[in-house]
Amino acid sequence: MSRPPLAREKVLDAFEAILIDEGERAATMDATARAAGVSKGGLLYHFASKEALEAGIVERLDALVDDDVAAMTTAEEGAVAYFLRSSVMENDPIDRAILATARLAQGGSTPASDALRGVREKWARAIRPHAKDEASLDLVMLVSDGLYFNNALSGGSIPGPVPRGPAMDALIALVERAIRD
Amino acid sequence: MSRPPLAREKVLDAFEAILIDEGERAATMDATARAAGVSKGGLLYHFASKEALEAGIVERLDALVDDDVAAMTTAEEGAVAYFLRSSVMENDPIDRAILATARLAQGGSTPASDALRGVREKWARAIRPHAKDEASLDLVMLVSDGLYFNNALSGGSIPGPVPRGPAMDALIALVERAIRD
DNA sequence: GTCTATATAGCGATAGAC
DNA sequence: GTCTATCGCTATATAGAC
Repeated sequence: MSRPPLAREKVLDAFEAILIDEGERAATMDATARAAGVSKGGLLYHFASKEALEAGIVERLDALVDDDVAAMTTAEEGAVAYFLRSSVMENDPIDRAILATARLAQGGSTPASDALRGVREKWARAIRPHAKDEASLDLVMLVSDGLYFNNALSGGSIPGPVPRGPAMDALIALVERAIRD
Repeated sequence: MSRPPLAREKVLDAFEAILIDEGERAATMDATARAAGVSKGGLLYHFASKEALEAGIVERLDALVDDDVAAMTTAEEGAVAYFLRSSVMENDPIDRAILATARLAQGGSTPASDALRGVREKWARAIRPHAKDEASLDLVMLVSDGLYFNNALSGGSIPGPVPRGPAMDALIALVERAIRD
């Protein structure tokens, strides 16, 4: 686990990219192998089944989210602002892992759905101390979910109607006031 | 259009149900025909292709959403409260149509994605007069998106971590105060 | 560890009987 | 208007050479 083979990571990267850019349906083992520059047999040496391939994505997500929660709790602008700002996808590794996992979940993968629920729970635990009550926590979590949802729908290429720049700043200010006063 | 054949509606209901309960991947023409109690040939008489079947769902959604917007603007508790409350899926026809369309959109259907964008735009137009600025409008829309996103993930059967009852009332109060003051 | 070749199964769609 | 039968394609997965 401490020294993952390079080819394995390359395959996982390719699978993730296809999931994000072309959707779950296009993310076949054939297409993944081609994009990763290996044969189908080569891919199947590292991931014995499609299920194993999907588990690889989920595993990657779990690893990234722990770092993210740590960064969140120590962020200068505050956990809530950091959390909302990072909810709009900037193509960071963690954003890509979440988006890919969301695609798998929508495709019917139960492990992927469970993983996303787990991620959400970890975030909620980190945000809870900054909200004055449960409704405030719900508000922050739902705005974040909404941002991800719009990213997930807009398919990675077409920009969704997601607030950016000054609009994002205004939204964060609005939320922070609502959950404090 | 005024007198749709019964079998056609039955097929559409079955397709919608499978999309919601088992995901886009399971919603094959074979499975749909079986669930609707017709043969594949019989299904193909009403819907000549899978694309036509998907278009049927989108059409149904478009019809339902116009009624919903009308109900929203005349709701006693106000448009925002009505909108947020109806964003948590209660298995109403419109909720089912949205969820099914969302599954198709995630599966890569462009018409489905376009339809969802259109629905969101209609809602935003109805909410805009009740928000003091664009950030407030963003807030309401994103909370609604977040509610739908959680419904979409929890697969229609397992209840997601969505506020209900008193928690929902508190959330609505919080949002209404934030977008007014 | 990576390859080619192939088995197996399921999908969307067609043809034509009733 | 609904059926059965079947074609053509593509997906996952296996077998075995190198």
